[in-house]
Amino acid sequence: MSHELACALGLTSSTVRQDLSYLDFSGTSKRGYETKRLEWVLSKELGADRVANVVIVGAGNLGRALALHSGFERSGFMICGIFDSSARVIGKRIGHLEVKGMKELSREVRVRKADIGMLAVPQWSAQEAADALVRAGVHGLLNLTPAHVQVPECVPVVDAKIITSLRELLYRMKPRRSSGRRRAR
Amino acid sequence: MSHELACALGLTSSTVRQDLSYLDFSGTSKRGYETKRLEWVLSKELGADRVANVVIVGAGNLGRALALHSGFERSGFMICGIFDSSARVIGKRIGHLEVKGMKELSREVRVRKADIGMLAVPQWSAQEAADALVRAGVHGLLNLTPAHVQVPECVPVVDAKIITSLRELLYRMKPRRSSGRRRAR
DNA sequence: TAGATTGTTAATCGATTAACAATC
DNA sequence: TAGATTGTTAATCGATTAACAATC
Repeated sequence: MSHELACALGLTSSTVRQDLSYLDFSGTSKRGYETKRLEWVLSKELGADRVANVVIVGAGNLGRALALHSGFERSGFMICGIFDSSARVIGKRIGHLEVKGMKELSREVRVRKADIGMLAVPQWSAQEAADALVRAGVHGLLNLTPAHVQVPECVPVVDAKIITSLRELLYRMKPRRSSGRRRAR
Repeated sequence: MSHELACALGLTSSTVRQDLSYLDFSGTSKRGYETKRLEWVLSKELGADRVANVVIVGAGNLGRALALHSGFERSGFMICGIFDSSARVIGKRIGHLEVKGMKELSREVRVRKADIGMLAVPQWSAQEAADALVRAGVHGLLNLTPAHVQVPECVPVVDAKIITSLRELLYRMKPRRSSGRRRAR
């Protein structure tokens, strides 16, 4: 059973068992795990049992795609607002939302009880948008821009940098040259 | 200078120096690094000096946003095709591209010399799309779906799972309970 | 020269894996 | 019982950090 999970997740059975040992949960030797309860305990530990409210800053192609993506709500992330600084898009409808201006960010974060801010702005305004979100009072940031943003330590940031991922992929695809490179040790 | 880089990247100066030591490149004590050459050596090592051709599978909200995103081309990733299995979208224009059917994937990958396939399909068809891309001959996959895809070892896969990133963020935001949890060691 | 910054070695840390006694 | 699978301890691995001699 730990072997099945491992295979499906691309890990070893050892890692699976090790990780599960952190949960308040036990399997039964030879019988495996009680899937229903495992599911429940895991989702509880990961916080998937409650809904998180998310605001998006940036209503360009990416922001719009995120706002329209139905997968978030299925996973317990409710998109409750989308913001942009450009008068050209403020007021436009995206799905069931209306694009609001950055001036309204603070109030909206407060009244909608937004927990998370998603950065979907161009790289050069990432820091500014991050600052605005932190001031507005979100408790975490998902950064989709290529920029590294500086925020207070109490606000965790997770980076989801697609271009960086592409670079990593390219690097792993590249046949490593076996000469001409120095090794540090 | 290594301190400046470290600060900007959110690392320690030690890590920066360690990492740079893998390059065929040296700084000068007290003077720092020759930025122009560093830039060149780095981009060379990361393969950023040549263009990679990318095809997108899935022309939903996400696929469309990716196709329209101008940041890729600026970074040397040329979107050279977008594919979908649904007759409803085949033939539509997205930017300068036309959505093609999956039947055309193999030929297009060959004639466009596509290196990378991006998975932007719903989770339940991720494996199928991955298989099609591998058969078509791409050399690497960027997986934007929440699914774990199985592919031959010679084809690297990088996962860019936004929902997983959101879960990680939520986990880091959550005030850790100090009791009721078992520690493994 | 003296102080600062590099490159490199050694120490630390966390995560993954291996090994195996306990258990069904 | 015998074989398989779990939970847990110990070993391995790679990445990050600390420390410091070399150098400008």
